[in-house]
Amino acid sequence: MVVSVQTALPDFDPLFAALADHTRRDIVRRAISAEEGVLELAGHYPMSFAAVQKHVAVLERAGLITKRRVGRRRVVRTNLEALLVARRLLDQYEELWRARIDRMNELIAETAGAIDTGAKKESQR
Amino acid sequence: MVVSVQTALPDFDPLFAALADHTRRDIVRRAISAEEGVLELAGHYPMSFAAVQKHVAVLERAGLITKRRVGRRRVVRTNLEALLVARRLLDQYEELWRARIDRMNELIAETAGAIDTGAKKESQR
DNA sequence: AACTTATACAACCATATGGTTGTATCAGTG
DNA sequence: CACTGATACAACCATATGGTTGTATAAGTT
Repeated sequence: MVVSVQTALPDFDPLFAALADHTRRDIVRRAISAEEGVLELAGHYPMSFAAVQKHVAVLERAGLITKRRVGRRRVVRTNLEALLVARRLLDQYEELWRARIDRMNELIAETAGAIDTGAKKESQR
Repeated sequence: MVVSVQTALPDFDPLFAALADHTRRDIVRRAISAEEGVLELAGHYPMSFAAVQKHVAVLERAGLITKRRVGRRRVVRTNLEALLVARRLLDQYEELWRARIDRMNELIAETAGAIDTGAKKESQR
């Protein structure tokens, strides 16, 4: 059984960059459920085979897809793990956001007693 | 109370592109909890103020941050909604992935009776 | 009003990106 | 082995990106 112990700190730059293109996102989406080769994928887009092949290469370098030989084709499959890596970062941001709201609420609670006692003007350097 | 009814189909390209840069992700992270102006933000990075200002502009165009005047400064705040838009897309992909696994499992169950009845060689065009 | 602080923006440069066409490689098939 | 199908990759081009410096504007401060 294969258990990758924990891939080193992920390189988010190529990951998000790969997702920043409509064609590539569509390839990712297709490659989740389908089992298409590069040529078949290329059929879906209004550009040359070579262009699509380059998009696939970008996705592969970003770790978002993998290819395996099936006959003469190289079948493209989306790598869930990479999607999760990206999602986890966004989750982390969301968590930070919640933490901030919590802190603000605490602050409001603490300050509640001071309402209408004159603490109004805010210093702004 | 302000309730944006539903922003039109989100433009993922600038959103993910904005996240595809380490400096910009760091600005987003900082702007979640801090209340810094552009000049203060610039202090954290080894580049000119103008460079940081351009990064902030990219983030603003992508909808990831907003600025509001506080005194003479323009304080930068992360926009949670944009983060959620990005996360939702990744959630959708994950969901597609789960659906695929489910379908595969169903297929395996259906085919289970046919085991050892000779259905082995797989056509591959 | 003059000065200072904070921000914006234009012009410029080097490199990266997204597309093209053409050529090379590589695995099945007759 | 020759042929075809599928992929890879190099070379090229136009535009975008990430950085720089310099100048302009806008809001507080004295």
